[in-house]
Amino acid sequence: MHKPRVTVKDVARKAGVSVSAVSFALNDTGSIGESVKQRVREVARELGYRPNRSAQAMRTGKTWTLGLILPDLRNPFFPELAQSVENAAREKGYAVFLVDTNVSTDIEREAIERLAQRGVDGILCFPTTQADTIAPYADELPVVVMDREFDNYDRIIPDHRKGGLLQAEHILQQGHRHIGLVTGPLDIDNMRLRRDGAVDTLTGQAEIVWEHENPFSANLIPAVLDSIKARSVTAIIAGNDILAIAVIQALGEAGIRVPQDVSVVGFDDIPWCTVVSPPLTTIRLPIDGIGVEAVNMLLRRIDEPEAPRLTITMDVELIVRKSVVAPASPS
Amino acid sequence: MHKPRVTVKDVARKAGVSVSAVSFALNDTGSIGESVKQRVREVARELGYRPNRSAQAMRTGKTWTLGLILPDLRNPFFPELAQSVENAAREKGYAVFLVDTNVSTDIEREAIERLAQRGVDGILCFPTTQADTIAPYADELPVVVMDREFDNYDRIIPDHRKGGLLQAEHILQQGHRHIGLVTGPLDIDNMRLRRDGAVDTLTGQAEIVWEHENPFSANLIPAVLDSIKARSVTAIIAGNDILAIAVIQALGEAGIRVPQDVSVVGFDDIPWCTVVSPPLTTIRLPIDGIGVEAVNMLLRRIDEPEAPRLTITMDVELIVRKSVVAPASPS
DNA sequence: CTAGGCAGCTAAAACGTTTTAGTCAATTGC
DNA sequence: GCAATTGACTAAAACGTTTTAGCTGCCTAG
Repeated sequence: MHKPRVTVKDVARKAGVSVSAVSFALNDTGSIGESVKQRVREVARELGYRPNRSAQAMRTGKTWTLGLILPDLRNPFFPELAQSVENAAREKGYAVFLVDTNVSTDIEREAIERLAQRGVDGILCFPTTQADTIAPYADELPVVVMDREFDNYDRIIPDHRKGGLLQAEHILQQGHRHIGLVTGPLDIDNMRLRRDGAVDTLTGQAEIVWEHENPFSANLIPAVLDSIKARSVTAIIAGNDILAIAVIQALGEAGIRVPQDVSVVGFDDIPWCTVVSPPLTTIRLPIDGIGVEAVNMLLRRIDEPEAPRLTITMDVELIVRKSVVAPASPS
Repeated sequence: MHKPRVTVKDVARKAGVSVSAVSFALNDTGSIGESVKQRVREVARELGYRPNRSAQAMRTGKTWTLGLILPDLRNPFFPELAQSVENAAREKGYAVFLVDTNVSTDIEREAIERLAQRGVDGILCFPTTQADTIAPYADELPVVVMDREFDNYDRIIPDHRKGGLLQAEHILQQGHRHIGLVTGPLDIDNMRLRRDGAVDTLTGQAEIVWEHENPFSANLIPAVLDSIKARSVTAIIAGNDILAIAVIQALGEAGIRVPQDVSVVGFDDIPWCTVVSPPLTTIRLPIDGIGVEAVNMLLRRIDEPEAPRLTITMDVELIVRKSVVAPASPS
């Protein structure tokens, strides 16, 4: 284990040229004769030479490295995002540091500091909360923020409001007029936008019989369970798929059938949607696209640090499955 | 954007000492007076000094960086693993490069080369197939292999055979005597071990009416669907949860009820198990533990490169949910 | 025939650290 | 009171690259 690594110097010696010649030959820079270039490359291959990226980084200031900060990989929304980011980045020659903050703003803050220390060329951040932990580094390194309306960054944001609208529209079209709402925490702006999009669309067209704000990824709060058992609505709009699935399960436990008795619509189109029963009608976010676009944006900013800030809005679409049907007796 | 970074030299100048003094003070090495040490630290903080890890890496040869190579984050098995690895590594001061190979052995091979080039201190690899892509680097950098019986590496492997045994045992205990098997690809050794564990336990106790080998993550092959429709078994043992869930869905489409008509047992205990209906009885792998232990093993090897190879076997356990019950008419 | 230019190479500096080898003064040992 | 030791610090080398400046010899233009 731990052979001594072969360096430019070794290649230079064996090829009988200077180290600069080796560098020129390998990087296609400087001015170098064809014959020498070929010989150097041959020798390098032969010796199994691998450039030392740390040294390159130190000299050039470029690490070919990105940081990806996510709140929680166990949230089924994120793995796909991580995958598309990593793949897109790798294709462009970048390696990505993954940080899973465990939904902790403190860890998020610390992670950014550590990534900065490591000299990443840029950071992709999906913030845990509304707290802007990146601010201290905003003018020091390129950052792309996902799904948050933070100023001073390039941002990429799904059209949550439209998603809420689509949820409501679909429910209305099916003929529902008594509707319940289970939203996520409304201090997160995406959750508020979804909710507002739905509520605005519903207003005047149907009655919102009840509305509850439920924490993320926890179980349903008692208020929601009570409302569900009251059977006062024919459709329930959920702030995301996890809530929607929890609602479906709660309905099942209360002996209420989905979709015959109550329809449910979710938001996000996480993979679980197709395995739950009934398969969940929901709003699809272009997660893959978000990842790819986020990487593109970041690389663009790395190349031209002074380019004007950009905000990309990603379109969302309604995915019709089996959890929404017309109400049994139009009410 | 892009302020000039503050270096040791800046700190040294402002503190009125040499660069070495700064290094000593910051790292608690060398011999340095208490007063100077404090002053240097004060100045460093004041100036917002951040050590350049690339430079440190070049000088010391240590990058405080690990590589994590996974086949596919969209496979619900892996996000949790990635999370536990990242968290454990971060706690010890390491950052982790994530690579998602998209189930491609070629990408896996290339990724390892690139990680080696970047000088990671070690690699955690969950190989895509049985191909040992790491071999060329085995004596160059510390590697821990997960879930594969490769020689020449530290390995951490769940007790697949015991898992298969537990599946079969549970099915037998419930009184099933006519059993179907849907295995994953048997050229992957974990799939073979699971299958063998189950088959060995079943032998002499029950009849294996049919057995099929189904590719990963694809839909069920026609042979499986046909066997399912033949209604010749009262219980089906699946090679993993994804197959089990596919089987449950196929049964549903064929009008066969789970678990009343046919019981199904899975393997892995992926998150989907609780959301599918009925909730899936399965074998739990200690994914978190695998991640943490893998990191521990790797760090140990980094510290003592010549330590003897280790193979850790992780215990598995039966998780009883609702997809397995006694057969209606004991057959 | 000479000045200038250019192609092809080399020497050496530079990047930001850590670490080795010293320097110097103060303290200790005798 | 003087040599030896120690403690606190500095200067400089080293890590492996890239890049700048410069050197050499050859070719071409005038």
